[in-house]
Parts: sequence; C-alpha cells; structure tokens
Amino acid sequence: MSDIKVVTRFAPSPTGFMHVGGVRTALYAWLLARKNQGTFILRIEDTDKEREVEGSIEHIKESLKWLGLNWDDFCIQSERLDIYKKYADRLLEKGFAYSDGGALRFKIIEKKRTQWHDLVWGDLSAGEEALEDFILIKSDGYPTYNFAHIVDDIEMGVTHVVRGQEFISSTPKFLSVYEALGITPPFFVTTPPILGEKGTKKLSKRDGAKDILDYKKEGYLPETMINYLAFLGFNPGGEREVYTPEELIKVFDLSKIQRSGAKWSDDKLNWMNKEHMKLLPLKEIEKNIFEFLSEDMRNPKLVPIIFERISKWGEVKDMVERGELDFFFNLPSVPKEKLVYKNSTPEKTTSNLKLAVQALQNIDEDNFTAENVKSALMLIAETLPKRGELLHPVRYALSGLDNSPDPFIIAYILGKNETLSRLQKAF
RNA sequence: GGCCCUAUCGUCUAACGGUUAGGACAACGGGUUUUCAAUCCGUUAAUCGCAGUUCGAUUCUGCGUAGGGUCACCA
Repeated sequence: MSDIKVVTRFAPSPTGFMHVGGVRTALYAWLLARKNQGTFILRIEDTDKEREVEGSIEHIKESLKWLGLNWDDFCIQSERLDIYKKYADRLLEKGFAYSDGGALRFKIIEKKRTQWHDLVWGDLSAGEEALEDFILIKSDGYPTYNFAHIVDDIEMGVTHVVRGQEFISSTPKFLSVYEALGITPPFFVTTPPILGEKGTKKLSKRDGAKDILDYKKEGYLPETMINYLAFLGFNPGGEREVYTPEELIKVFDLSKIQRSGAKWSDDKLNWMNKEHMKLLPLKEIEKNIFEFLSEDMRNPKLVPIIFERISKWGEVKDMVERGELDFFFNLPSVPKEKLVYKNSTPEKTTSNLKLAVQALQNIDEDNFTAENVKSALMLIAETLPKRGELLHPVRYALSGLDNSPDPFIIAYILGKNETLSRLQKAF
C-alpha cells in the first residue's frame, strides 16, 4: 500500500440530505486518503433522475465543508455518459453484453463461486446464485450504479473503494465486470452499519436519521462529529477517546474498523462535544455562545457561567428560554420567605443581609471581582453556625431563583451598585 | 425463504490462546459546596448457548440462537 498512490472517493447520490451513515463512509475514505497523502474525490452519482432531489449536491458539499472533509476532485456522473457508452461498447464487442428491451445487459459467461478479499471483513465469498445478468445501461440511456461506479473508479484510478456493507452482496457482479474488462479490481473497504438509538435497524432517513447539518444547527462542533463518527465502528486501541481530526488521521487504521453495527448514542456524543468545546480558546467559546444570545445579552462576564452549563452551543438558547439568565437583565421578584435558609429565621436573615451590605460597601467598584466578593462574604459566613445563613439569602436576593450560579459570580456580573441595591431591597 | 456476514458490561469498545476480562458514556453512591452547574473519588455491570481442539479458550472449529445486509432498468 505504501508504494501506490492512494485514491479514494465518496460517491453519494443526490437524493436528499446527508445523514451520519453517509458521513462516516465519507470520513473513512477521507481519512484513508489523507493518511497516505492520497487523493479524495467527491463524485455525484446522479444516474437515477427520478429519485434526484434538487439542491442535494449543494447540500452535500456544504455538509462536507462544514466537517472539513475537503475533496481534491469533483465530478458528476450525468456529465460523463459518453465514457460509460465507450465502456459499454467495449463489453458489447467482446460479447459480455447484449441488448434487452432497450436496455443493455451484462452477460454472465460463467456462473461460478466468487471469492475476494475485503480490507475490513477479510476473505469473503458468495455462491454462483449471486451472479445473474444485470443491467448496465438503462433504457433511458443512463448507466446503473453497478456499471457506472466501476467505470469511474477505473477512469479515476481509485485504489480503495470505501462503502457500506449493503454492497457486499453485489460484489461478485462487480468483479465479473472487472474481469470482462481485463482490469484488476481495487481494494474493497466495507464499513459496518450504524444502527438507530432505539431499535436494531440500520439508521436510515425514514428511521429518524438526521441531516448532518442539523447537528450544526444544534451547535455541535464539526470535530466532535468527526471524532464520534470515527469511533463508532473504529478504535485505534488504547484508552484515549478524544482526538482532533489531525490526530485521527495519524492513528487511522483500516484493520481496526469494526464489522458489526454500532448503535448511535446522543449521550456519548454530547459528552464528547463538551470535551471538544473545552479544547477551544476562550475567544472562540465566547463567539459561539454569543451567536445564540440576542445582542443586548452579549456580556462577556456571562460566558463562564453559561459555558459550564451546556454541552452544545444550542443549549444557550434553552437556558434563555428557561429564563435562567433573566435575573442578570431584569430585577427578579424575591419573596421574603424564600430568603430564609433552612432552619434560620427572618430576623437572622435580615441582619445577615445587612452585614453583607456593609462588607461589600467596603470593596472599591474597580475591585468588585468574584474573588473579592467571596473573601468578604466568607469572612462573615464563617462566623455563623451555617454559612448558608448568609450565602443563601444573598444568592436568592440577587437571583430570585432556587437554582442559580453562586452569589459571588452573580455579584461580580451585576456590579457593585446593582448588587447593593438588590440586597437592600431584600430587607 | 436462499445467499453473505456479525456476536464482550444498558451503549461505544480494549484484550498477537494464559489479564482479578481494561477504558469511556450512561446509571447509581459519595467528597467538595449556599442551590444548580462544574469538578474529584467510588460502585454496579459483559465474553449469546452447546459441543469440540488445547495443559489452557473472549480469542480456533462445528452446530444452534439472535441480529444485520442483499436478492431492481435504486444506489
């Protein structure tokens, strides 16, 4: 493998959006090409004009671009009909094809058992019943997949055919075409299926498989999708699981691709996304979070408390919708009884709040950081039977929420004036 | 149904015939804490079944079972 130039391709038909199964096939082909400094081709297989969906090609390109799966060459099968014709004529001349009701059919000369090797599945074989005369060129003039992909792979010098396991059964047919043409077939790299989260069925569009670009909309990182998808059916060994695309290229190894189907797990995907989010520089994190916030909410001070509560950018929107950030922008309503910590009393609560105000007044506006607020408040809190007798009312007075970030960071975000104002309103 | 293929914790997986069968996600419990989040520590949990080969099988073989793929003028 080291002495040949590796050429791989991703060959989708433009029948709609790309889902994760297609993406992973593309990913493995891309990884293989990049690992070997080879070529990765994007080829649109649009020979079924009935099933074609307008806009699919752009959609596929956009998906691959988002994921960073850059291609070196691009072609569309419907623009290459003369080439298929040329190959068809050759088969016709040699007696390997015949006309049949306006179509051109491949003629199986010898029905025999077929054996071949797959780089993932090892040695495979199929009985002679797998071979039957099949259509090369349809009566509408377009070639079938069975024929067109072989011609293209030959013409483009594809060395490794990476595709899903649904093609294993027809491989004997493909091999007989190669044989008729007198051409050595490429290496076959067959990928395992991805199964739906609930059932055991192969993940399909009908089965609820999502458009890969939906994951973009929800705020997943492309490197997460690459990492997760690569590991759904592949594992380089070792215990590490978080890899950047570049690192993945280094450790990718065909022989370590799984053969059995793997179930999709949103839980693991979310965990992995958070891991990749943590790898990002703060600036980048801020930018992504702000995209889901209205302009008036884009306060950099808010970024840390939001970041630790999300596992994908889209959850920023959820936080906003649940009103979890409201108190930073609007005065919360604070029922007096909610201020009281556990077994404490309203009287103690009020006096503690007054102590807090006194302590915070002594901090300069310029030094009103979460750390300074914390040390000032802790000084008082430590003198009480329970720290909560001070910290809870302060937190509640500032947020008006049962669950919120800690009082120190809230005070810092609100600033000295607003903090003091809210505390004073509470007693 | 015929043909082809697959089979390790609930899930993703590791273990060139010899390991207390490892890791991660999830779940559960605990530490830290004023609540949530984050974080740290820990616990449960698997070799589909039956034979065979072998001193020894997760690993090799056969059968069964379960699951997947495919049997188009779709890809």
